[in-house]
Amino acid sequence: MTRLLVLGMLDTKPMSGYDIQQALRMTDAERWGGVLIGSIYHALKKLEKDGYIAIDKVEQTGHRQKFTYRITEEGKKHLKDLVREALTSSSVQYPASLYTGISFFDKLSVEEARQALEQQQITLENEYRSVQAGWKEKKAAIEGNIPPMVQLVFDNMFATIRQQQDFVEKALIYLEKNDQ
Amino acid sequence: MTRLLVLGMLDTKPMSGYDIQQALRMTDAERWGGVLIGSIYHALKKLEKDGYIAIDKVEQTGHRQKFTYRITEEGKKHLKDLVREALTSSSVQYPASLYTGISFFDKLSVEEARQALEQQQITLENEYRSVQAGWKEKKAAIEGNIPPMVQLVFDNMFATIRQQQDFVEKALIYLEKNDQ
DNA sequence: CACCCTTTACTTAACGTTGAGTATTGTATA
DNA sequence: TATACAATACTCAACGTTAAGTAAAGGGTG
Repeated sequence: MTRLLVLGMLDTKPMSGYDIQQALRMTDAERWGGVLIGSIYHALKKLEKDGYIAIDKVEQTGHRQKFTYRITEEGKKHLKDLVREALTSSSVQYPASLYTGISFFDKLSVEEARQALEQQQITLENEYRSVQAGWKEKKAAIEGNIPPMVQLVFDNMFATIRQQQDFVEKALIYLEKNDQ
Repeated sequence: MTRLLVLGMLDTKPMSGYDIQQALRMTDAERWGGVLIGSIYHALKKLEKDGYIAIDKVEQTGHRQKFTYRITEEGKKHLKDLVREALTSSSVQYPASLYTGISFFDKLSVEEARQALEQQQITLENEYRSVQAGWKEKKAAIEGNIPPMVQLVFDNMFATIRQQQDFVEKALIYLEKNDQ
């Protein structure tokens, strides 16, 4: 994903790794794309090695240098392929950690399990609020006309969290029932 | 996750890497846990190095050797921690590839984007059918009383896929609207 | 009993991720 | 104008993942 995100950013204009970092933070891509700083620089080097991007310029500020990259013709073609692939390939992401925890929940006492699941509820509420804050910020930044696709993505994020909340709630109900 | 899955398996009885592989396949953990063969052996070596498991025996069949591992006392404690952590830590998994693809969908022509999303629908239908098949198999294997937590997990898997289908459908509707 | 296919059992190297670390430059404040 | 804090800009090594590869043992068939 990092590859696609980085290449897509560079398709709009030449940028440095740090610029990309900032831009991705703006779009909240860090959250839903799961992009980490280190990966960006790795992706830049790989993309350059593969010829999909090239160094546009190197700025020297004192003892410090800043590399700006631009996309190549090859890169533009590759970008289309990556978008197609991203849209096509399997998109389902199961919450593996929760499933695994649930499948071994009898390793804990009922009390411990309940505490853990209640902690999970708090985590989910925080996530919800955090996405909500990002959403508000986004709406404020764009002012007025929100692109429908962005709306869709945020709707889906909220729905994803709600579904997880539902799951945890049901698990807790089952725990209580078993406790009596 | 692989660590937890492997350690959890070994808590029931001593096993070899291959045994674990088979057992995980049974529980469909390969799908929802995203566990790959290679990771199992890596996890075994790491867990042994950390003292959470130990080599139980080495069987020699001709020129071939089979390592059976067992959990240690340390490992049992660690297992509880891992379960707690899995239940507690953030469980939300956004479909990053789809979000990223959507956010760059204007790199493709409307026609190309539609084709890609229609392909995604097919992928999702296949996933649904595949989970359904696993579910049927599971029910047949257990005969009668399905553990409520297993039921919950499968319900959640189905819900996750349906939500994704909904998302893709809405994206397609928007595409059509924009095409006119 | 020769053949081939499947199952068993693990190895390997390339690759990407992770997150903490480093070091410089700009800026506000006392 | 000293200094401390934030922003800029990347580096790095440890780690885990990934998928293909290897290779022997078992088992059925003509």
